[in-house]
Amino acid sequence: MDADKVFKALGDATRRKLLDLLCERNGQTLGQLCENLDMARQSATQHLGILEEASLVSTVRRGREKLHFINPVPLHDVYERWVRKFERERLSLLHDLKKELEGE
Amino acid sequence: MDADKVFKALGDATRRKLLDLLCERNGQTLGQLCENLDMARQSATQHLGILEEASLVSTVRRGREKLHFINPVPLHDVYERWVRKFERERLSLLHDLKKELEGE
DNA sequence: TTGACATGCAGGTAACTACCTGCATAATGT
DNA sequence: ACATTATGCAGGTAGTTACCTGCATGTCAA
Repeated sequence: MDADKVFKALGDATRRKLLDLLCERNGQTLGQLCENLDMARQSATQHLGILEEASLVSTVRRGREKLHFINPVPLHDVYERWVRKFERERLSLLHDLKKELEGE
Repeated sequence: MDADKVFKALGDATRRKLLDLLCERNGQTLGQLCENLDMARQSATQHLGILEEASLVSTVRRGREKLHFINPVPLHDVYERWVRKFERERLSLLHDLKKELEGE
């Protein structure tokens, strides 16, 4: 997993919306996705390219159409590396803070 | 939770390193964090400001020092909104893909 | 009080990002 | 074949980002 690409891909509202749209109905074409976006088709293409680079979306060509599918694996990897790690520490954090405030 | 701020904050290797450093030892000062960063103090300040804006880091002043603490809550929120949602669909995705390839 | 230390603030620059327009290519259906 | 439809590719631009230098402020300890 390339954490940098994944987080940068997720750091844009349009791209998060694209993922939501694909979650509602997986396998949509570029044209279908554009109908919900309020921006030029070319801009959407760029966003989808970034999602694909981050492996968050996979594509399949069917004739002149390009179908887009969510790939949930990188999201799960993000969870393993960047959420669980800090949750494990969660309970100890308040304790640390208190200790510091008391002068350590 | 402001997903935009959180993802943008996480979309930078330096800031992710800062979170890791704080995970190893919570409550470090700006100076301590800088020792591990290989950039000017002012740049680190900027990164910590962005983490703080995203509520990923909280600070407490102690005299002339500023102590930095991780706040794991936004990470958990990210998980709830952006990981679990797509995991729920996980099993059905391959099925969708297959169906599309067969001509739907 | 004064020198040393920890941080804050202002501004400047090169690189990146998100958007656009215009044109090119490829597949479909009549 | 030809008009239509779906997507690809090449640039151009305004705004953002990540870094820097220089100077100001606030705190500690002798």
